[in-house]
Amino acid sequence: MAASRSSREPRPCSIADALALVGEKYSLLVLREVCLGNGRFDQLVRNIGAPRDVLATRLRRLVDAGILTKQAYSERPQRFEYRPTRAGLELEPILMTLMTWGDRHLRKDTGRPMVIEHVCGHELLAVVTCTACGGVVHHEDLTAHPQAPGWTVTGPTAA
Amino acid sequence: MAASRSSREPRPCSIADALALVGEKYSLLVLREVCLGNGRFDQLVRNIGAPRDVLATRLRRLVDAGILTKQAYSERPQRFEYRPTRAGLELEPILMTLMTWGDRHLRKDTGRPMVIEHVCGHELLAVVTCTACGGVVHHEDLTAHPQAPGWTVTGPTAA
DNA sequence: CCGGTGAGTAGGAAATCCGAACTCACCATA
DNA sequence: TATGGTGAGTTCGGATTTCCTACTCACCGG
Repeated sequence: MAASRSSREPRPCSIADALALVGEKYSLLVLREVCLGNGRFDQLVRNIGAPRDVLATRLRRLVDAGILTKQAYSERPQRFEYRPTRAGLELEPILMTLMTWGDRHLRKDTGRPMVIEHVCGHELLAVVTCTACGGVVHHEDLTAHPQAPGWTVTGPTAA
Repeated sequence: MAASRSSREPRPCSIADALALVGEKYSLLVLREVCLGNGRFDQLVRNIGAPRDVLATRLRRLVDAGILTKQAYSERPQRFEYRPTRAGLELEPILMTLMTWGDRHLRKDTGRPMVIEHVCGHELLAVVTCTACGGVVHHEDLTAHPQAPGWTVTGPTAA
């Protein structure tokens, strides 16, 4: 009872914190649409297929979190458009990675519903690399170093 | 009325499909633990803080999807351990990206709870690059090319 | 004035989630 | 051989969220 980590607190983690913001149902799909430029409420409803009230809740949360902004594109009648902030755009790579993964593993046969082209002229196949050395990141190349209490790492990634 | 996309069907999308598998609450945290080598049921319960039944459901789904495998590490008493498959490991970059993002945007002050070191000797800061040219991916460098019906792209990313 | 559009709210039914307790098989030890 | 402990779940009712449909409210165009 004295210790801080009794039982039911999950461990501190930036992944969990990030997911608390963008891990709810539809949140990343909102970001997808907004990054594509489809930032109006009814577009979002149609394209995502989310209930309007859930969408309204998500949008509020994402704006509060600084991931989206709500900008008026017309006064009288007031009409709004959601756009990604810089922080929101920094989440776009997650979408690209999910798409690359989904294309590879869930669409062996059916064609891709969407292709993203990179400025270099080729279809974008996203990979994650290390900023320091530029190398592609593989699981075996990683070592975990817990900084906060509550962490244990038992596997091959252990420090 | 003739068209296929009446109203309430969301559009076909690999991002949505991928999220249908790993976008549920706790799923990516399960992957985090499993990638760290903490693949036993009670470890997962403790480290993630999820209810046991929800966790059991998630694990079944992830195994069915081919993202995890359930391996016995001891017969008599039967004891199991979940491990990432190759497809599961290919999702790890998403975790790294989320962590990098979370560290940057949600922990301006509080220190990182965990540092991942790359084999190159530096802390891993994940970025997404294009397989074709190796360049870091920025929003402005992308162009969307819808392949399936139901897609509209109005913004700066439009083809 | 009348219908249509954009951006939501309201309200009850349906699905999920939660926490704690329970099971079941096995081992350890006394 | 009883006693307790661990791992891996399952079961249970109740609390929360989601879902869906319908409604509002402001405005515009004809």
